[in-house]
Amino acid sequence: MPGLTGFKPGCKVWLEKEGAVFGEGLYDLLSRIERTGSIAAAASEMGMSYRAAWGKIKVAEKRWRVKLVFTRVGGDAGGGTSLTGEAKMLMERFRDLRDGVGGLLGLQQTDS
Amino acid sequence: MPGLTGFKPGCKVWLEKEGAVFGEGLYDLLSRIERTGSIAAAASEMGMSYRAAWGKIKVAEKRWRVKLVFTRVGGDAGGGTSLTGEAKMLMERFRDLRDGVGGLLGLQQTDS
DNA sequence: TGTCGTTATGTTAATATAAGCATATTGGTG
DNA sequence: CACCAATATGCTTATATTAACATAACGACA
Repeated sequence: MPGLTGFKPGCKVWLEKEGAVFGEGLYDLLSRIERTGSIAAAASEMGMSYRAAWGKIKVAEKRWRVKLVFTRVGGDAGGGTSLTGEAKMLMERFRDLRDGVGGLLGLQQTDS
Repeated sequence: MPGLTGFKPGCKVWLEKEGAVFGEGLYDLLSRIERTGSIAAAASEMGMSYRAAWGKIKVAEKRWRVKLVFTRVGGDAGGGTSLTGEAKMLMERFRDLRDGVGGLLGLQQTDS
């Protein structure tokens, strides 16, 4: 059987509530924002447009009915963004889940 | 924080190899085919068209480079379909993975 | 007051995925 | 031989998701 050797398990985890989801993509984006202090810089690092990153955050905030970022516009650096406590909380819970499953089964996380 | 209570973990697993994937959808379809002996009947049960079910199987066979079903056309019952050993093998491996993860963490599988 | 980097959004274009429609073929059976 | 239920496939339509484009506003600072 040609294609039936060497296949491997794939796994993806997320937090959800009433249609709202929090997965690897949002986690990655938020952690970069936390580190760089900027949505634009985080988006650039990930190879995505600012528009796309901003849209992801807005959709998540609407679906979760919670504020995820504090944003400042204008100023010396042009502006900046930091995370809310709710965002940090979701990130922590997500990290626990992801690392728990991954560590337990030895699976590599697959985003997309 | 309005939306931050009562969220639950979501999890999805699959088998993969070089772009080919075997997940819950295909597993469900194949097990119904095995039971009913017909792609048409299995598709109908799942509320999908025969065309869609057939297409899923064809794509999977091409990607996995393996035959998943034996089909007979014409005859008393009009025709019929049964599974190949490779299909049964993939199903078994998938079931092991899914039930292992699900049982271990108490998560409900989410398809789509 | 003009520049610069960042946030803020509407709009449109491009893809990707899924759904639906139509039609041909097959081969026991009455 | 006509019929029936199931397989086999091409083609078109819808829908959903993502990417890209285009501006506007803001505020510290030189």
